[in-house]
Amino acid sequence: MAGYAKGAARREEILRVALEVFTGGGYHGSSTREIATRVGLSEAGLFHHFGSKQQLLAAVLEARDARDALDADDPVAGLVALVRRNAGAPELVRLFAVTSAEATAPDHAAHDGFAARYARLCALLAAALGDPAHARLVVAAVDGLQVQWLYDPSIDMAADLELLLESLA
Amino acid sequence: MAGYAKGAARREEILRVALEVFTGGGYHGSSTREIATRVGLSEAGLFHHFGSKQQLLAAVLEARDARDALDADDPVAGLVALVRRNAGAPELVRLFAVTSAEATAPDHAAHDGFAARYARLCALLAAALGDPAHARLVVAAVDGLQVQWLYDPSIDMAADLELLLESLA
DNA sequence: GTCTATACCAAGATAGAC
DNA sequence: GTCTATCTTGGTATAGAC
Repeated sequence: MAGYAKGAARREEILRVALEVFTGGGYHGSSTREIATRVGLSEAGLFHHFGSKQQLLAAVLEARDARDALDADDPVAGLVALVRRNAGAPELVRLFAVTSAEATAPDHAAHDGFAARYARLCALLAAALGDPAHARLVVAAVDGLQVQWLYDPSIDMAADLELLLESLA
Repeated sequence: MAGYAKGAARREEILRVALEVFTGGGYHGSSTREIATRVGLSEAGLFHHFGSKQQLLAAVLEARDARDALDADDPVAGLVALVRRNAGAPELVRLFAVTSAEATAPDHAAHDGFAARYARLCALLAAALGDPAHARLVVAAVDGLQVQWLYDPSIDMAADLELLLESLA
């Protein structure tokens, strides 16, 4: 038994609140104390469910990423739609951008998850586009455009991505 | 003005040591205490020259970026060469990737510097490529490919970038 | 009802920015 | 030195299997 029903429900609630707090103040600007308080737990209680702040972050992003999974039938269209949706959630985009960069460090709690996510994404797109290098470029463009868009929200990320897709076709 | 010259030399030394420390342990994994000690200063002395850890980071990256400035005559070739050079300095690439993402927060000390850097880079490449959207895509690809390469060093970033440049031509 | 794994808390150790 | 942050230690309470 991995846990009791009460624990599972609590973990769901923690993930929900932690996403709110992390997007609100950024990962490093947020405290585990605030998350614990808002969930109605002590910090020790929080760490019982997620062993460290970094592991909590990894779990939060993995849960969110699962919600945004691309349809294998048409991942390209799904990606464009996702980018368009992301234009409504700059704080979430920033949290992903920061963490995907920080988790390149091999000892980061989210390292393996992000490495697997990139491999999965690229494989899916390589199958759809017929070229692994094209897949890498599309994924890179999405990541890079999102950062540029955070600096300059007048950029139309989805339009730029579609231009790339046409150029690669 | 001997006092001023001494301060300038000290600041140079701080920037040199801080770059080493930040690339070694990552920004958040490094302490201002270690930087101060290695320079032979108290922490208060360090903060006299650079008001905060974040401002020191901003200064470190700005100095490094100035060293890698692209030649206006052929920025595209310069960018490819830079990407190729970066493949020898993963920790520096990570520091830039993390900071460019974190500095999207408007209150980050490096925000204005990075925003200006992206605007400058894109303008330079737009002039060379004849299309602002192409410039944004090339810059995005460089940023995104570097992150993917940190997860999987078998990726040939420069080759992928050249493929993009051909596709956009 | 007993027993074990899980849920949770109080207090404190350690460390970093400034 | 001050303040704040993460995480540990050592413990109690409870959920749920048998």
